[in-house]
Amino acid sequence: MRLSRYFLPVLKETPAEAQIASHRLMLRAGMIKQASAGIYSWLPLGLKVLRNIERIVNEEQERAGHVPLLMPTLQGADLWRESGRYDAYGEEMLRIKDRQGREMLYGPTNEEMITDIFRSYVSSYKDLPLTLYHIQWKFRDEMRPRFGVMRGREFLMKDGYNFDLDYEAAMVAYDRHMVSYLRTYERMGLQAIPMRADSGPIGGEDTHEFLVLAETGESEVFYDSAILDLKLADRAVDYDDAAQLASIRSEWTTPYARTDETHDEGVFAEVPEERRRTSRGIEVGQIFYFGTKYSEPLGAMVANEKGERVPVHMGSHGIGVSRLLGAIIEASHDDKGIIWPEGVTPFHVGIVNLRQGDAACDAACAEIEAQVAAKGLEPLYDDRDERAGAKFATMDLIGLPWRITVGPRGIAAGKVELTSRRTGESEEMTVEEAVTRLAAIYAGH
RNA sequence: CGGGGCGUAGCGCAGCCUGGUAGCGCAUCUGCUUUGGGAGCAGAGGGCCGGAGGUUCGAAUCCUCUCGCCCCGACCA
Repeated sequence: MRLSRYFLPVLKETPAEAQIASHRLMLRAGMIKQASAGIYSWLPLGLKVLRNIERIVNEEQERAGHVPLLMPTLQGADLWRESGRYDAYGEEMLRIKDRQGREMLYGPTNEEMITDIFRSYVSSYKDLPLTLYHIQWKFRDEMRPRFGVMRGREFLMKDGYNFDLDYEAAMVAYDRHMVSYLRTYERMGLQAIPMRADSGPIGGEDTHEFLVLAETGESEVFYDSAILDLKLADRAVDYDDAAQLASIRSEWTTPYARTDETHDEGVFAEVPEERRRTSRGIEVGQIFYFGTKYSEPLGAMVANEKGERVPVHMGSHGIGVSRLLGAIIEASHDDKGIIWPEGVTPFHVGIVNLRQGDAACDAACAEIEAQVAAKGLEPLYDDRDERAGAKFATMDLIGLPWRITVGPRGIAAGKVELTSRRTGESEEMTVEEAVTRLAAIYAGH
């Protein structure tokens, strides 16, 4: 993409409403525009990152054997009356009447609807286990939306639901979700710590929240620093191997890690003092086991091996897709702007032409653009007639992890400059070397 | 939902107290110069001052109502 043809409305000054780094930077980098309180338009750069996050979530879900579908944003009130949540959910649920006076709602979550789908078609244990998920916009009418996409009213969420014959099978699904979530966050360049949590209004018996450590997090968290050393990295995970899943889950849930809701000073005191940490965290996901809470009232039953009709055991699992943009920026930025992890960056490399209109520089930039694209990578070429400072400032702000700088001095010597956004380190090399280096960097992403 | 604040050009703000028909910086457009970290000079365009009522000869400014947004708290993915 050439910047002169793109739509990237960056702001030099910080809009007054933005309080925290991620909100400020998303507005300045031209990623989002507020439409009304807690509701945003996604501008091209923001949409690219949102789609990248979505893609990673999808890939990891499908890898775990979970099946995608898509349910509507608007739901009828009847199902929610059946589960008893129409009245229980409260003012946070946006209720709407259609022209016939039918009561509708903009879904804050989808347990009822997925259970209805399940009960309509599945009646035998032979069809289990089954996990269905979708990535869809949700609406929760927060009293006080704030912090940009971190706490919007409209938000994009992956929510998945597992259906299993009994408690033991549902626990395998629980472990499978835990592992797939750990992989998902790692691919986004995030360290998300599973913490024992409260079940809240969704209702549940066993639940973990995934927290990203950040100063601006909404929750106070207490943890054993040993958990920071755990990495899945290239570990081969077999999602059909229940014992392996359980062992990974156990590995990540053994070190103490809890939010203030479930924090226990007594247990925390047993952690060696030098490893005891208190911090703040942003919640980016949660997994629940809630048994037959919805299958019983909604009549989601299957026949077991003995021919008895039993309610299925369920769990639900969420990843805050739109909120993750905020969380990633909170965890990865500096005073000049965003620093995208390679896994989610909107463009793989920025090309800065320091002397637009100079034949040699223009030709070199076009060549780099073509070679980068030939490697399957997407460049953003700043071909505007701007001064060096302005181009650098824009690249730093929008946070592409790598930059190739092309100037008349270097070109005369057959060299360009490859710069890391994260470290600021630059190295001179030929165009071919730079392209090869980039291809190697992104090979793992 | 309680408490506080703010709506003036695309963005950031001044003007309001003490009424006289709107201004600054950045951005935008034109020209010249400049060209490795948000350039300089000269010129230009752009605002029914959130909306509605009222007071007044006259309202961005005073009064009433209303809509929107933000902050602190409670709540929440």
